[in-house]
Amino acid sequence: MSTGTRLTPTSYAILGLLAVRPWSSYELTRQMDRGLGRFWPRAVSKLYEEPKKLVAQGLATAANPPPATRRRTVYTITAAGRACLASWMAQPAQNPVLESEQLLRIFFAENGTKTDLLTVIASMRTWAADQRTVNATIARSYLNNEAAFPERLAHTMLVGRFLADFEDMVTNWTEWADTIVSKWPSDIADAKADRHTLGYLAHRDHRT
Amino acid sequence: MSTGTRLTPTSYAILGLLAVRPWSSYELTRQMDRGLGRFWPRAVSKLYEEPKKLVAQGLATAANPPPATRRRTVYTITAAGRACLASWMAQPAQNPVLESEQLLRIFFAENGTKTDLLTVIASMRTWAADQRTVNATIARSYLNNEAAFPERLAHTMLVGRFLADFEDMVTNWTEWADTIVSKWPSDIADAKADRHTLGYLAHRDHRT
DNA sequence: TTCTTCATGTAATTAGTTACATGATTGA
DNA sequence: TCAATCATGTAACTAATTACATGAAGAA
Repeated sequence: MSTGTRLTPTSYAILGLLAVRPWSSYELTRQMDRGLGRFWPRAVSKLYEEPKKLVAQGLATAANPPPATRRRTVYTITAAGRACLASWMAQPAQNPVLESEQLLRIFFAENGTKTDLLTVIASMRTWAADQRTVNATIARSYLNNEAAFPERLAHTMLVGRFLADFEDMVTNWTEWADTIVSKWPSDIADAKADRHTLGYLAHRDHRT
Repeated sequence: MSTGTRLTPTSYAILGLLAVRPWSSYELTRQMDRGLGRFWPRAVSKLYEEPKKLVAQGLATAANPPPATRRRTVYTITAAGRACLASWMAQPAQNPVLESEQLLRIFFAENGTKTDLLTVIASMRTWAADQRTVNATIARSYLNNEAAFPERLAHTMLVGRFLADFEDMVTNWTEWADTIVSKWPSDIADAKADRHTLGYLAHRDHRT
């Protein structure tokens, strides 16, 4: 433990996966696609690099199991790794961070055309629809008892529901936004703000 | 234009602000607090550094207006900058990225206690409530005609509504999650997955 | 046999952050 | 006049990405 370099949330994300079972880096990338990447996205190369840090700190061990036909490293969590992870779980977490290039364009819509604006709204709708499919596919694999770690389902489902709710929210918002913007004049500089929505936003905190 | 280094979305975010009016870097940081930071968060130092890149590319100019009592640089967008921004508006945007250390902990909840889990859910609820207040304060300043750029309101409100919807979604989710988890046994390893929710997630894509 | 994709990794680069530094202004 | 905080910037660092490289397995 404590060989200088601090652990990042990404370190703990990998450590958490290793707590489930030992994985090779490639297998970690598969798990990324399957879930983690939707709320903690990282590049593939990170999944090859980060486990080495864990090994250096004694939180995991590396093994090169046969067949030796191909170089291959499988990482396994240590007791120290489990202890470290458990103590992390009790620590305060950073608030969610949303980054959206799409919202950026909408925020600066006056520099583009009405078509640009409708296009970016449509791209958000498409994204949400795609995510919905991915989510449902994963959920169905659990329903059919095909999924790998049913004992983790109770809490991973909380996350799945969060993502599903987010996607639904985006879908609903895109429909609303499309309706509003469609009514605007071609020159969106002349668009009038929807007073009803403004009132809703201004007094939302007074409601329960 | 085109002095090597490519523009990042962050460059365009700054350029978009400069398209509204000239700002000093410090003023840019205020605008960050006020809106942009909620969907494109960046450190303060970036707002001092990035405009220089824009100047180097001829997309903005820098001026040191009096009083000379204090060093101070105000950046102004150029015609080339406006053209560049307009062409960016028409280009495909990256999909939204969500990063949540809190969801990470929930996903790996089996390594912590039930209390840890309820705590992180509560922290999400608190965050959403705080954001709601911020959002409403901004909206009220528009309602009272105190806000700076009413001509931008029609489209910036689309973004405001998105953020509000997101916060509401998080609030609702935290209430649901808290109810579910509260019913679990102290040892959350024994928690049973909610079949009803699983069914909902699995078949959500069949619904409209 | 050759092509493609799978699987594994390293190296170079960069976008962004944290930490530091400093003079001006304001209020007690 | 002293402290606090406002306002401005630079420098050092690092987390993460993109690009590159390579051999194995499977398909055509």
